[in-house]
Amino acid sequence: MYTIGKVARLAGVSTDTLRYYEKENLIAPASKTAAGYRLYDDEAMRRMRFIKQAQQCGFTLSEIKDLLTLKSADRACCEDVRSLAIEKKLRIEHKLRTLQAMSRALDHLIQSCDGGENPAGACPILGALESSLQAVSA
Amino acid sequence: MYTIGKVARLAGVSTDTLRYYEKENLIAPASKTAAGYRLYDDEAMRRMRFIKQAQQCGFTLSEIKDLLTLKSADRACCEDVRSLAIEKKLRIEHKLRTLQAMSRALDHLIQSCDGGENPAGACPILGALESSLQAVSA
DNA sequence: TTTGACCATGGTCTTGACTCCAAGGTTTAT
DNA sequence: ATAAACCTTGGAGTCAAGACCATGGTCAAA
Repeated sequence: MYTIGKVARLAGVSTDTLRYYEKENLIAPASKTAAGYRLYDDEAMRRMRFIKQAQQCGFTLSEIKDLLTLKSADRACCEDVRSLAIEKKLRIEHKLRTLQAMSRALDHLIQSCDGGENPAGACPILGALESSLQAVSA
Repeated sequence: MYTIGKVARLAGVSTDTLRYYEKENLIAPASKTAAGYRLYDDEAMRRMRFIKQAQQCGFTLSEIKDLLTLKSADRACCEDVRSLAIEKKLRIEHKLRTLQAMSRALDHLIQSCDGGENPAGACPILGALESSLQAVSA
């Protein structure tokens, strides 16, 4: 059994984060000492790993809560999990395309400017931003 | 001269947004009527276009304020603008790489699961999230 | 003239994921 | 015995970019 500080160090988060997760029903201590100290078991450590991995995959805490619920629900099947993953991937790809459009737009701007010592008033970048030529498809 | 509602409609934002931008020193009405109504001129419309274009390029409002300041600063030169654009592009590419890593991680997860009717308890996706195998380089 | 559309200010609320703080109880080491 | 390190609860604050609300003034058309 680990105290909250130990879990935090092992998982690379703060104790505040652990209490926050508890309030959000993502994780709970297995028990408490007489003095009220939280005590976590190995299952909690696995849950923390799960949460961190899922975060790295782009899931929000609320989606992670759904995943954890599915995990312990009897009637849920693998397909439910899979479709959450696919939906998340679609949204990530959408964001990717938005960022790629931004990157391209910036490329155009940067190329339009030779980086000389022109006064900023005559800067082609600023000029381009003022005209409504380039559309970034969101 | 346009009232706030007219500008909002033309620019595709809300009147709240315009007042918010004003509080943030991004834009100001050219004058006010006796009754206190804001009146905007064409320069304001250009500024709104600028702000929207820059937002689409990924600049935050605070960065946009910097750009607008550069634009009207005498001592600023084009190079200052260019370096802001380059820095922004670097940060966007970093975010892009993060999202690409997420996308790849999700691909692995989705492929690991055939989408059958397995109980979620045995779902390979959930299992993979619990183990610490896959690292997503942020 | 009165109804509806518009505008003003000043304030709170939202989302997401925490972080920070105050005031105090507990454990551990010396 | 006491200081350091740890833990507790509860609540407030942070960031960005607005949205929303209440209350009330203004203006145009019927």
